Amino acid sequence: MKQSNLFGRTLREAPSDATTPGTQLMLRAAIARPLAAGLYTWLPLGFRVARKVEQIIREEQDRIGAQELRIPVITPAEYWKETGRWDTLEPVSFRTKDHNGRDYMIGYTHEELVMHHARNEILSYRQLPAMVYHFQEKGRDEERPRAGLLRVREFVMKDAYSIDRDWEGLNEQYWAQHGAYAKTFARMGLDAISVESDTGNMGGDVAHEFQVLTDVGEDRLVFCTNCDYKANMEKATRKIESAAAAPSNVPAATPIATPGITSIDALTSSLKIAPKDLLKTLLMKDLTGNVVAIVMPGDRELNEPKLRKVLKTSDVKFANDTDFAAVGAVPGYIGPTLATLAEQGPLPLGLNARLLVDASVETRPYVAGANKKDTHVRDVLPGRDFKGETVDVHDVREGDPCPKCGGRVTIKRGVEVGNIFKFGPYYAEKMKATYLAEDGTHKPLMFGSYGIGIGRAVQTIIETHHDARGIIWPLAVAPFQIHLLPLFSKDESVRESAEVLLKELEFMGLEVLYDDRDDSPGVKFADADLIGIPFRLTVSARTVKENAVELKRRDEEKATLVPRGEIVSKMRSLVGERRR
RNA sequence: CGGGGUGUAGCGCAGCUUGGUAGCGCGUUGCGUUCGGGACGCAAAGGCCGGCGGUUCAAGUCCGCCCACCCCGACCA
Repeated sequence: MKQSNLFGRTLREAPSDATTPGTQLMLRAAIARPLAAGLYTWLPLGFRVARKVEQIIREEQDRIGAQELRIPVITPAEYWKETGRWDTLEPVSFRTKDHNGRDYMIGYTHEELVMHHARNEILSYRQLPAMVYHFQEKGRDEERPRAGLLRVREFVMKDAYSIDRDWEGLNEQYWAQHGAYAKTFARMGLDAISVESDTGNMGGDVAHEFQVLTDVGEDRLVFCTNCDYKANMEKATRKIESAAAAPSNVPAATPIATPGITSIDALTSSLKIAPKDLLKTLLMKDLTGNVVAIVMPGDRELNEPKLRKVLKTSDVKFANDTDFAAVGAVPGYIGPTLATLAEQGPLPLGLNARLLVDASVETRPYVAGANKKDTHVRDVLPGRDFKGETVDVHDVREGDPCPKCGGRVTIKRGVEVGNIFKFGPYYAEKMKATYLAEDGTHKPLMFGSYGIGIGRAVQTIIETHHDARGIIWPLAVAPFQIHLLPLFSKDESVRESAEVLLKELEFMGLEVLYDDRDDSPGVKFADADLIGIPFRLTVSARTVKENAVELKRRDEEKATLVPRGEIVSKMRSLVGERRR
């Protein structure tokens, strides 16, 4: 491939809105170009990388017996309506109608469609297990695309679906995919680790995400510094010391005047106590508008995914003024319902809402809101003065004890490059997808789903494989294997020599980008470093004179001279025996 | 969807406070000289100053509305 013909030019400076190092390099190296917010065109260089990433995934999927098929991008509404996702995906999906007015969605994902085909193709247990996958565009009207290809509104995903008879079969396929994912990411140079993740509200108890640690990651991950515990923040828990017996000498709860003091900060400074000695009470509501009160220590943060799971809802929001009024809450002075004080008269009845008490609330006296303007209450003893359902809805934080071994946990950022998920019978039950079992009964198909985002993988490779000069592609996914740079001079022998070498390398099936541009050496070297092809070969008057070729690996500083007679076989062995 | 920011030549930016001829660097085109780490000279092309409306003799600059893009938070591969 002649570089002068390459569609897409390198940029000396990155556009100012490219913020992450990888995004800047992705744009500068002509991997992809933005078309609109969250919509990117692969340029030829990037598309070659994407195809190699796909091929690695394909090989590893095939290896565990998954079969490739292809489901359309445009999907009819009827299947989504069967599971109710026609409505729940409304805010985040692209939709259209045909000329007859029928509704369609650009596939947000493809579970419903796979399940539809499965119920038609699979009638008997004899046809199970089955596993299929495809590479297909997903359309997601993300509210906030970011960081180049990391989060976009249209992207190719490899999504695989396993279908089996029972949990045991599902489990086997799940772990087969887990193994395939580990190999897949390793092959493309991604150091991905599997962490437990939230299963959302679609049933199933196990899900893993494959995460690559990098500061540009959107997810926060909790690791134990002592054992192998690792989990997404959305799922992570911490060890909580078993509740100590309630201290017996706690005075009765007493209202105190706190005029105008409505925040944790204000309370800590005016009462001279620490945030951890305060109780904060949050009012949240679920999708259907039910309001719940959550009591947690003043120094802890609410974890919304955990709360959603407790409430079995797909969305939670902070309550608004109307909600406050409806449950009898006073903004700034909200607290758990203190039954005794309410009965005795000094305080109003309290909240008319379901009360959840976070597990991090200890059995010791706290200061809490009184549900009365300008008033708090001291010596509030959980269990004695109020009761609620104990739930774990707080964020784990740096230094908390590990739930597994009690060691300290640490928090890092990561990019989710893949996830695997056991749905179980969830979709089959919604879509009446059953098979005839050996015992003559109809049973639901057990379902698992497994996704990898291609563009995100490519962007993550760049984010984790670069230096100040440019990208450093792992050989397996590099757009080309060899970058051949002739340093032209008056002496035509350089051009002749380079072009003969090019032919020989290409004849061996090696992928070569040939920089035939009439530019100065500095420009060529700088572009070569930017584009990041693993092996750079330089042919110049100097090397021709010595009957040699200069070889430099992108990931090493030093270059070596290789005799002309050996260079082709040397490159062949460096790149590997793989032929097209 | 909440909060913040930015729109001026292909890219990076200045000009806006204080209204009066649209600029700089890089890149691009032509010619010449160079040729091992983003070369040099000469000449040139390239802008509806995001859009619409307003104020004004006069708007890139002031005012209003809209649009687009980016960043931070909540959701996803």
